[in-house]
Amino acid sequence: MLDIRLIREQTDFVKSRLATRGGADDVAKIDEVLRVDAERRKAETALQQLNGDRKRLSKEIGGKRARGESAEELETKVREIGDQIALLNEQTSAADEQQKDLLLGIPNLPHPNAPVGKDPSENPVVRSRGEKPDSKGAILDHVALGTKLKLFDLERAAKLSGSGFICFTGAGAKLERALIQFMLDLHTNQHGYLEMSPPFLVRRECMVGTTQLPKFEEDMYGLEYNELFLAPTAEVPVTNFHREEILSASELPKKFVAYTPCFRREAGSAGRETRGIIRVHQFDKVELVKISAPESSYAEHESLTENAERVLQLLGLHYRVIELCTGDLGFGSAKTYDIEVWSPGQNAYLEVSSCSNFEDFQARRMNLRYKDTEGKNRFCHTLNGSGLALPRLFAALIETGQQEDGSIRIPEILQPYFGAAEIR
RNA sequence: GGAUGGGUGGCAGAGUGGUCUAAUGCGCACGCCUGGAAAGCGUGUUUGCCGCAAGGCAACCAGGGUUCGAAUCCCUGCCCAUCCGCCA
Repeated sequence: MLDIRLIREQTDFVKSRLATRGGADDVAKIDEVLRVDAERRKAETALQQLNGDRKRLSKEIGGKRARGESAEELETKVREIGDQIALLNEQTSAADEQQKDLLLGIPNLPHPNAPVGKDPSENPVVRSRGEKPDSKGAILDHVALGTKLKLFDLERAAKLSGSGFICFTGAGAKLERALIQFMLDLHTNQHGYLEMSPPFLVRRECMVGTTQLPKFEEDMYGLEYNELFLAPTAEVPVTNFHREEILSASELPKKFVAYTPCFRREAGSAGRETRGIIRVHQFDKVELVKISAPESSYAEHESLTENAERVLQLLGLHYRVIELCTGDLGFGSAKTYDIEVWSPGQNAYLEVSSCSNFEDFQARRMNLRYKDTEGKNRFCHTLNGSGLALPRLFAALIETGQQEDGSIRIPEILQPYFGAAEIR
């Protein structure tokens, strides 16, 4: 959520930053929200004026009554004021609600240095590590490999839950578990993150806090009767962990890592990148979350991204980091790096992590603040990134590790977790 | 699912119709004091709206009601806690 004062005081700046995202309607929403804001303040000021009048006159009535004098005239007057107050009250809260709804639908401002562009084709590559493995013999893609070695069963998973679900089996299930364990250990032991195991079902207000709602409701799984939602990422429960709190400056930055399943409808994306286990309705993910002071959030963003990259480096997988251009930036993000692992079977890079700095956009929605050194309450900055998402990592790992005899080599660092050097 | 008790500032917590301009304590910041520190003393310590400013006004979970007047009384909702039932 953007600060209404920023919109009021630097309207042109806000509009021009939003315009780089490419949505003309976002710019139009600024005019709309300013109109409602002016309306709201006008009604609010009048309301407060009348409230003050009523208070003063009511006290006078009290005094008169105490002295045994008649206060009838004043009482009539105050009653009239009361009627006006009721009317203005309605106007004020209607405008207030309307303003809030509008603000919730306006995306964050891209960082001033964000590359300007209209779609993913304009995302610059920031860096690249490792190399594409040379392909001796026929490369099988993860679906063929996984099916042959019985690492997962997509057909039977569909029997359970429909298309877009995976059921890992045998060595596949164990590899999934080994990867999770490996990543959690890396981030807690070497990168200093606190491990969390949060609820997977969250309240609506948490989903609003981390910007999944109200705009993207059709992509979420909700539970009809009690209004809980299946979290689409651990970002939701973990970032909201401190919602409506005031943290002390000395405890920042907070660094959390959580493994959770993630639930996504992926409405409208059928047919796009849906081969095998690349895009599914339920997948596992290890997520990194930081709550930071504004001054240091961009440094924290760099280190968070590096922490996620470390997973791929240790597993010996080729990857690149791209920065999202303004037109591809997510709704709440000011700056995002995507980490993409090389998939020999797809002959393409697969996104396994999206590392974003939301600045105070989420914090303002969830009223997450900290007390700075002058004792002033300020909004925190929030950040997150996958560290990493499992199915695509799994796919890249088995495709990269396949050997000429059809077996799969397990990276050395993972062997203690997996309990074997290869899958055959 | 049933029953009960709650929701007040950064925190704890008082306040059952006008004097609440929300007591008191704690924490935090700044100042005084001190050789330095602690203690002590003083000042400050939420947000929004109007105003150039000084300053003023509003907000005691939310919404409605009673009343000339509500933190306070009544109703509804949301949230929290405890007990009982069910249950891994």
